[in-house]
Amino acid sequence: MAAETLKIQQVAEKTGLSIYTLRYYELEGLVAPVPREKNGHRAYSEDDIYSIIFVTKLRAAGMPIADIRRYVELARQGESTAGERLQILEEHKCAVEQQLAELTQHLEVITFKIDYYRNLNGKGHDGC
Amino acid sequence: MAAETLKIQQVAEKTGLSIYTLRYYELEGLVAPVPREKNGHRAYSEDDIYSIIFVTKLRAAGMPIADIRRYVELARQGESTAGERLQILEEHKCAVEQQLAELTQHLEVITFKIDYYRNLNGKGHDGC
DNA sequence: GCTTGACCTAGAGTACACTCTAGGTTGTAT
DNA sequence: ATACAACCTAGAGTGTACTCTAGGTCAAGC
Repeated sequence: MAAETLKIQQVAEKTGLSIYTLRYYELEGLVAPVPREKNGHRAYSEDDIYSIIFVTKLRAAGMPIADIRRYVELARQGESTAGERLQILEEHKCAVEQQLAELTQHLEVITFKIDYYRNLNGKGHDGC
Repeated sequence: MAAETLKIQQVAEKTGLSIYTLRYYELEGLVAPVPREKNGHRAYSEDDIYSIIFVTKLRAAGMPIADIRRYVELARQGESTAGERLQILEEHKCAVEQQLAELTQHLEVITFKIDYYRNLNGKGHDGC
């Protein structure tokens, strides 16, 4: 059971990213350079996929590409940068938590409006 | 105490939007056309500010400009559109709740990574 | 009367994150 | 041998949401 590798198409399916985006993320340094087969095709490892999925989490949480690149660069420099990486993640965690709090608050405003409309015409379904 | 109006500068301060963005939102129909003074300057009412703030909530919750415009157009058409507006808000509420759930999940992944780094070098501050 | 500052419109420019096209190579199936 | 499908690179194009510039009006202060 040697290291199995995946084609870009399969990685696209696994991660939900487009092939374009996968190449773009590599170009932008959000993903470490992916090893190539002899024919030049990308050969992704399971580890690569794991880190791509982590990148999608950071993106979904609103982290800009530049910040993720910084994080990935540090990761490639080895253990000595763990402290700085910790700091980036902690800062981002704060940002996400704040965003969460704001979203919750906005949700309340929206819910309030919904209740208003519902009282107007008596209908509505409640829940998603 | 007749209807007091506000200049665009004051509205910018109250809402946290730039003057450019306020004009842009009006141009794009996210805000009903603001009445002008004789000299052509915008004269915002308190109601205008209330609805601008509501728009900022929708934007912060990720609603695209096109959807907000649709909502505002309906609102201007009167009570008969309340049902459709309710539907827009409910759909968006679902989207926000889903986003909230995803963010919470991503936060867990990030927290997990943070714990990993913290165990590596023993430091970290915990909390924002 | 002239400068200054806040406002106006129309339209150009920017930032970000993709997304696609063009032109080319490689590996498998007929 | 040839068609085709999936891959490659480099670079152009797109969509969204602002953000700024240019050129002009208007009221208040010196």
